[in-house]
Amino acid sequence: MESPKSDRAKEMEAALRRDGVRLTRQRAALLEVLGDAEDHPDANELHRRAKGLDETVSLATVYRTLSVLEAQGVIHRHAFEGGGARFETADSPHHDHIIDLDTEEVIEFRSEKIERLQAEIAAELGYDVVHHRLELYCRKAPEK
Amino acid sequence: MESPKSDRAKEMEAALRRDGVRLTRQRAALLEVLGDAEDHPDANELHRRAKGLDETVSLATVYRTLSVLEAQGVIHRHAFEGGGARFETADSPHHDHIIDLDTEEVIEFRSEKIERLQAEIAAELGYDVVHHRLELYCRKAPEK
DNA sequence: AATGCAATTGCGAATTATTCTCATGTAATA
DNA sequence: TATTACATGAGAATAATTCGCAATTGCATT
Repeated sequence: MESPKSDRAKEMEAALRRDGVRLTRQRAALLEVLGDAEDHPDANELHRRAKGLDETVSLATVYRTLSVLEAQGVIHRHAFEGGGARFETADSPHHDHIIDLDTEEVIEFRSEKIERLQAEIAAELGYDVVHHRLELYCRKAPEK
Repeated sequence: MESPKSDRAKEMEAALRRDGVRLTRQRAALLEVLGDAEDHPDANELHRRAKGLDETVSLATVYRTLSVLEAQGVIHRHAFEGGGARFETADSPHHDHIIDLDTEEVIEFRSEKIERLQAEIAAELGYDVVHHRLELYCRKAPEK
């Protein structure tokens, strides 16, 4: 029994087709892996997982494809502190991140208020926000 | 006529002395350069400037010293998008950054409200914020 | 001022994350 | 299924940073 292609992977494939991006065996494998990921893996980890679906994917292609996918807007690239870039699919609405300093785990959150304040602050200084980065490096609060 | 040692450099030297950190010729040069900097230079640029005061400073020592200074808390290290780390003295109160995407220029700002919201959000999820990173990547707003 | 030694330095080699080169392979179209 | 422009794998190249080591040097103590 084959693992069925995830819906997220299928949606990403469709998006790429719409833009005339070629769908290679290697790209399909990476899309599958990205679609299944519930975490925020780095290029190396994605390569490791992708090889499970297709022996032939090279790390160079993982990097190349990640750049393509990012340019197409189907994934987001994050550069958290320490180590390399980490990736996630772009299908969920915008959010920022909490990074657990002890576990490296990434938790997503969203604050309309903060978004609004950011735009206001930039506007006051004569700027438009193109994109932003808000990361809270945290530790579990002691039980009370 | 010698350029007089900047006050900020002197303060940083005092802080290091207090903690028993040795003040070498090379470190003094770097402190001087950091004290004079009005921008957010990277290691390479700091090395270039430091060589103007002391021919002998090597890039390796710049990196080593920056790590020492960061550990002592007298400078902050920032990893903005693209390129390497950039540094600034830690004497000004906490602030976040706007990065002008066209000029690479860095503008500092501060929002009590955003700080408060961040802490609230983390607390709701059971976390304490150790530190955070808020960067607005911006373009100059069109004149109205 | 001379001494002693652990901390610091410069140099170049090593590392890490990522990108590039180029000869070969292949997806999409006709 | 032939064409061809685009994608790929392997490994070299790059960029930022760190490391190993032998030589130097702050600085506390004579």
